[in-house]
Amino acid sequence: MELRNLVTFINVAELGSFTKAAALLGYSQSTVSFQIKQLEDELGCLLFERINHTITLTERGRELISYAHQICALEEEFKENLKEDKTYSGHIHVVTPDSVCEEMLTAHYLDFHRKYPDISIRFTTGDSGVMLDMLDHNEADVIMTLDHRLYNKDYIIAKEQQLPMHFVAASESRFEGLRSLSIKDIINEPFVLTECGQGYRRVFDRELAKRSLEITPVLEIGRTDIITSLVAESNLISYLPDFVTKPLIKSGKLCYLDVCDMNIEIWKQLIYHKNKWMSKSLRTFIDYVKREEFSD
Amino acid sequence: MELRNLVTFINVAELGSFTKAAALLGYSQSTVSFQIKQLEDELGCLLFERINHTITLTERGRELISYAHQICALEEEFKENLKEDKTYSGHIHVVTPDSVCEEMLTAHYLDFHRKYPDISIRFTTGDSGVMLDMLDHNEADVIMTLDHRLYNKDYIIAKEQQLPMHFVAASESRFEGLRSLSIKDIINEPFVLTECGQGYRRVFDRELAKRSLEITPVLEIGRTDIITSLVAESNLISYLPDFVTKPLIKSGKLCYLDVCDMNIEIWKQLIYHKNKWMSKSLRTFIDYVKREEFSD
DNA sequence: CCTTCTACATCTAATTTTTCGATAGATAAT
DNA sequence: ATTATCTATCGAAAAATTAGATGTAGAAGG
Repeated sequence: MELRNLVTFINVAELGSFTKAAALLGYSQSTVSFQIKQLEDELGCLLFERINHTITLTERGRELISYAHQICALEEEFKENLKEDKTYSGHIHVVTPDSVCEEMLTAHYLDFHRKYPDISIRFTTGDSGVMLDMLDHNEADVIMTLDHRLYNKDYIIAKEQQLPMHFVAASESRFEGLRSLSIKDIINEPFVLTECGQGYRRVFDRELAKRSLEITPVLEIGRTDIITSLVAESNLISYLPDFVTKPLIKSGKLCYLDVCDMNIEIWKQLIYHKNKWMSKSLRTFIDYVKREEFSD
Repeated sequence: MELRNLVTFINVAELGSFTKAAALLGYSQSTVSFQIKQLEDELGCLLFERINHTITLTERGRELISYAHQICALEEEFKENLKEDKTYSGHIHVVTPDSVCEEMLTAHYLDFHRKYPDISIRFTTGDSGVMLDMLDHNEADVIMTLDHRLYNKDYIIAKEQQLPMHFVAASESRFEGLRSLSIKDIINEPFVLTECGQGYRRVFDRELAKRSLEITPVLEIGRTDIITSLVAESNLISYLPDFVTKPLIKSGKLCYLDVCDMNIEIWKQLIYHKNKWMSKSLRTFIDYVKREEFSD
């Protein structure tokens, strides 16, 4: 039973004529005869009685009419639904590192939600490896990495930006004001860093390894807001992107250390999979993030 | 959009795999790919995201799933409906002459209704010409004629029976006991007959005309029950089938006239159109009438 | 009563659609 | 590294749909 036949059937029933239905639907009359016969054969019952030149719906035919109408109505309804502008609705799954997640939510989310109230977003966090896997399995719609500069033909970098990073310490620390430090000068200080294997932490470790150095931090924690406030209140030092430390640098609680021989490139990248279907809401979200998140 | 594609779509979505759906449905994998593509092209939107080996329903796909389920459910429901034994339901339109109608209703209807309470019947009356026209236009499902013996390749005679007919008079009339009358002996008596042009009345008139005779009845009326009771109470005579007069013959109120030279063949025939769709209820009704109505 | 018109069924042939099988490209699994 | 697996795609084969011609038969109109 195919929709084509049901449509023909409905028209024949309504017009009370094979010939008229054929003309209306742009079929030849024999085609209409065939289609109805096809239905009758499949259902194993007569749909129309043909007596002389009069066709009359049988009991079964009358029953089918009702079903056929319902079925066609559903089809139409769906197609109508499709036409509706779905610009600003839908669900987006965004995955970012912990620090970015916090920043995006506090700095921009409310504004975004106000502008596009129908786009629902799920934010989760993960490290770079997990995030890329999620893209590969279509479990994330878009991710943001803070890591080395990533290139891969399977991913589209919607936007990227190098992130300046600094070693930071409390303003009252003994490093305040010192110029031209070397990494070796601070390598034995008590460090508090983000978790091992994640994002810029991994880049950092790798860079140290190149110099045959290693740091065993006294504390590892993902939440960068906690790291910064700890550093500000202690003799601990850390290595963080400026956007994380900016508030406390401004308020004078933290200071940058002038370490010259450790220039690490950390990139912030907004990435989605090259096969990703760009719904209008995803497009909107990505454009928003490109504009707002990368402006500072 | 054809049902075939929707079924495939549902299976792909449920199994999360084109290949598995193909195996399940007995298609080749390329066919499934093609069918889904066909849907996507027609609807102008992506239904599945294909990222690596993972297919995921898009927003639109998820919407379609719901519609597709509803549509397929309707189809199934209808087919289930068909399977149900519709033996004893449906509507039948029966057309008979006045006299038969009365007899069938009083003698058999209640019994039939008790046996097949779900078959609804509409009885209407008409003369032979009207009845045959109704068959031709599928306005009557089955008719019963009391007329000359009808043959026509378009009609199926479900059952037929010759009806004995007699001239009748009141038992106390002067014809009682007379033997070997001729039609000419009674032609001038006051006749009460059924209406002109109907069934056996027409046959009767034609037969008289052959002999260059004519009767102008003093009363014409369709209702044979009225004719018989009038005859029984008066000097009127009539010409009627035995099944009509039987009760009053038995009770001795009427007597047959022994007219030898007027042997009219009147047939009772149960007829339907050769193209008539035999629903089970119609079959049942016809079988019942053949058994009961023609038994006496 | 005869002719013409209309309606549906059926047959054949043409066309279109569907399907398959093979292959490619790419990831996942071992 | 090699083998499985998965989907897309292409060309050919198969199947289904469609149209056109013809047949039959009743309806309509003169």
